[in-house]
Amino acid sequence: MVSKKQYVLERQAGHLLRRAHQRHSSIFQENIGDPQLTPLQFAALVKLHDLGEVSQNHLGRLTAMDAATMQGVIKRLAVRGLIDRRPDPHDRRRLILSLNKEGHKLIEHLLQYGGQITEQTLEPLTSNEQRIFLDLLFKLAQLNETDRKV
Amino acid sequence: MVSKKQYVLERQAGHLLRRAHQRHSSIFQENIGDPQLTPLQFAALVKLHDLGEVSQNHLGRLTAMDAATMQGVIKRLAVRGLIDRRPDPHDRRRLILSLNKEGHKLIEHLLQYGGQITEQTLEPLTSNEQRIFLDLLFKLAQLNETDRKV
DNA sequence: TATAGATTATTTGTATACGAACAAATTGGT
DNA sequence: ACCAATTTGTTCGTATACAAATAATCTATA
Repeated sequence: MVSKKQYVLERQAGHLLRRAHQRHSSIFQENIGDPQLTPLQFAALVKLHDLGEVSQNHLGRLTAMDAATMQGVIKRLAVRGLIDRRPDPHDRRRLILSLNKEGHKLIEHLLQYGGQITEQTLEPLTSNEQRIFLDLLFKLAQLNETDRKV
Repeated sequence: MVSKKQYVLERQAGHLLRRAHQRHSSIFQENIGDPQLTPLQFAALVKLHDLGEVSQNHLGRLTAMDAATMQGVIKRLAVRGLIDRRPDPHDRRRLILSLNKEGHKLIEHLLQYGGQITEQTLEPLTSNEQRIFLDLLFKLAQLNETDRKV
């Protein structure tokens, strides 16, 4: 007997990636402790905390956001008074971003929850499965559209 | 020596899930063969093709879209002339959805590309790794927000 | 049967996502 | 020095995502 349904939505990588990402977003929102802060805003703050000063475009590459998305995320963080923006004197196209005092205080307070969120996201797996999963997921996340076009 | 950076963005499950999903979306767009069709629209068509007639809300649960998202997806598919909508005579709250002739023709033509897209998404992994990854991802995608709140 | 509660679909508002077009500025090759 | 190509940031348009509010309808139970 030949199987009739060859394409099962529930077993496709894209559908499962989307649902796992949905679940993570929900866990993030419940545990980050700041109802206004989104995953992308948190990622931007983390990178600025790591690096100090970065241009907007460079920060976008570091956090995997395109220029248009980055623009919106940064605007909202600036409106909330968490980051400073100043032009680069050496390259007047660039906007140099950095955390201000409020941003520093917030991210240093919230950083502790970041690890908990990853733990809770992976909680359905054993610790060995978690290690394997992150390794394989890392491989699949590596090559983005631009890279693949080379 | 104590490590200073305890939270590394590039190793967090959420960040990697987001990037892997981005990469998949890009592969989908390049290979589905219909520039207008999105992953969610494709998923809705697949489920309608599998099941025949379903209410809009039920289809949303089957494809993991909330009611508001589903509404937009269905509206665009209807505008494109791929699906029919009619009220359920037994429950006048419900909108019964089904593929029309155009929708049937399109999804039966595109279904072949669905599997190729999953293959290409998983291509960086060996076939054994692919099996393991899908198993683990399936576990992480299972419990959505609503379920977890029970 | 009356009605409180649940379900279905819609609408509004905010936040990603990203292609495309654009202006300003920089870089590279001649 | 010149000019083409590239880079940076912004804006526009479309498509997810989802919380919250609403109207219409159905269900369960007192």
